[in-house]
Amino acid sequence: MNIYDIAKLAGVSIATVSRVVNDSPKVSEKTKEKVRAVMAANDYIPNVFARGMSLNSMKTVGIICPSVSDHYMASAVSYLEKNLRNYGYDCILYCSGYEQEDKEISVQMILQKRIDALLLVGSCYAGDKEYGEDITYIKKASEEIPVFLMNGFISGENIYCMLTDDYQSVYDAASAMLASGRRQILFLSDSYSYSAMHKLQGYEDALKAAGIPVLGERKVYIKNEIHLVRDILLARRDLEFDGVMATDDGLAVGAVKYARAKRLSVPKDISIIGYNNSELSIGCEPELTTIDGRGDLLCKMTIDSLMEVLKGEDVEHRKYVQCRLEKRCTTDF
Amino acid sequence: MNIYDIAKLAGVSIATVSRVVNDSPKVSEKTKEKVRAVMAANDYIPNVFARGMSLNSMKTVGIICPSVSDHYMASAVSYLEKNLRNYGYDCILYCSGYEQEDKEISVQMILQKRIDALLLVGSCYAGDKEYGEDITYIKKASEEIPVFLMNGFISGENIYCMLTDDYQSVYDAASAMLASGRRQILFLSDSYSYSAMHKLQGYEDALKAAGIPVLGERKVYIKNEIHLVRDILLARRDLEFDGVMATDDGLAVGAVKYARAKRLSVPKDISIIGYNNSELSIGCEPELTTIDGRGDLLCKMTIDSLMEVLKGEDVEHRKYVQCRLEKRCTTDF
DNA sequence: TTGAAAGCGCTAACAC
DNA sequence: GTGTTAGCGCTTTCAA
Repeated sequence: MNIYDIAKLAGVSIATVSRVVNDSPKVSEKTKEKVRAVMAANDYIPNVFARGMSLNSMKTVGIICPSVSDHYMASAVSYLEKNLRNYGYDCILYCSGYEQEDKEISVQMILQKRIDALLLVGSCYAGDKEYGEDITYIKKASEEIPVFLMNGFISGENIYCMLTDDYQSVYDAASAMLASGRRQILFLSDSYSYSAMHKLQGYEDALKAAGIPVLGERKVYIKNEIHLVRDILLARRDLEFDGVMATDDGLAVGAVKYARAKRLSVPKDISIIGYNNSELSIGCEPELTTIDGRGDLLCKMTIDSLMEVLKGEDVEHRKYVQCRLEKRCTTDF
Repeated sequence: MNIYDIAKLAGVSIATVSRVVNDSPKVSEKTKEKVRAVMAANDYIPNVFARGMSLNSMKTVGIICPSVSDHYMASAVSYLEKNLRNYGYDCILYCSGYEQEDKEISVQMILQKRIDALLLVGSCYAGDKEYGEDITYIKKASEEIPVFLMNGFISGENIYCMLTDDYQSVYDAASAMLASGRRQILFLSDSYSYSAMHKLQGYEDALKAAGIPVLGERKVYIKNEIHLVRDILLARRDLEFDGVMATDDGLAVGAVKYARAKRLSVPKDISIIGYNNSELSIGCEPELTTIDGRGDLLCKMTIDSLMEVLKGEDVEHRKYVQCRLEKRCTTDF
């Protein structure tokens, strides 16, 4: 059943059918109704390829994230997909992994799909500072279609950055921890991403503001696996600390496990703060005080901006979302 | 830059270029090299729409799952996406939610995208037994394209079911719990899905085999939220139990929290088994014995079958994966 | 307000 | 092994 069949059955030309499908105003209501009736009666579905070919668009946005098995990103993708569909856009999903080369390949491949916009979920796309990673592949993509970064910043004509205020939230949380009397706070991270660097800065500035030296040994980088974190912390007998500021709940739970193994009381002997307000943070014991990055708000903001850009409106290139501290049992303030 | 430009520049016909793009064996190596050089030099990208139109396929598979914010499904989607891409297939993703109507709409919409196959991730698509949900929308889809069910069974010509042996794993786990001396085992579930029904059956049969009565009040259905599970269990003062068989780790962790609140020792006073071997199961305290549904294997099996079906080969309509009990601290066997 | 017809870029059947 | 050409189903001028 194609446009010709419908045209024939409705006694009009294919042009008219096309206009009805696209709800053009220059078709009389009468004709519209007649054609619509025929379409409905025959379960007519316009061929997306032919359509895409003419329009050179598929009403599709590409989403790339390192991995949807990370809970934070999974929630984001879920939210984005649902809402984009409400606006009539489909999502094609690529999980790129964290390697520079894989990220580049993913972007390159997804661009070939003639997507209308590109959504990069995860701050690892803003260029890993440790390795001085290249971001020209993103700049290049932005020459073809608008690019949206979720929690990362790259300046550019056609690049829109949705940011979580990681710096401030960690600054505030670390300050509160210091105010509660902690003096040796560990910074626990698994990444050098844009977001992680800002968290680190917040941590360092909070210490400085309190007149406490920032020691390199107190910044621990480690893979995000609960038991691994526990074991490495246990092995580092030289390291003394009475507080932990983690960039993810998994790391923080590792610290909780460490405390338990060392028979330290939490939060009395050691104060711990996680990040992301994930299910883990209420699954562990004691339950974790954690910073909620408000992924839902960030997503909403992203969708809104995306739709405006696609409509050709002018949109801010940088927008912020405020984090929120979720106080639970691993802190005493 | 289109196929005509390339043909002109390479001094061949568009048909030859097309053949080179599709790596047809009937082009001489010499010509191939020449054409490839021109394509590379000009960053030629074949137009996917025109291609889709001729082939009536976009080399795309549709994936529907209720929600990727569930960790089990997120892992599955991540795995599927990555591997399908290795085979040259893209994924378009729909998160349908759990409502019957939404599931139907999702399937209907995704079918319009001219996908080559449909992947239904999550046993909720096999028809929720409680409400006697309709599965004709899936049968209908299978008339157009092959449908793959991950952990669900529907018989049909063009439907392929990849199954986890939930029945046996719960039967074995419950039997082990009984063997360790428990007599009042709770069955904790949040769903009436195909998978959940099989788990229930395994539970019931294990009790029966041990000569223990199956009591309705010991089958508790509840939303999968840790604190909620704890609170409801605490509120049910009539309920006595010394073991918990949960259909998900979140529910099981709720039971762990319940035990803690009641100052019961785990596993001494109460034995708990979860399901899915998620991060939660090692985040909680004590750590959770859990059944690993082997989502990775299930995905692998699915991809393999999918590729065979797409190649037109004969494939079994039902395949099983064995679960594995991950013993940790909430059980004493 | 409607229709006729020219593409859009590609694949595949057919001819050489 | 290569070229010619007829579609594929739609959108969009241009005319009427």
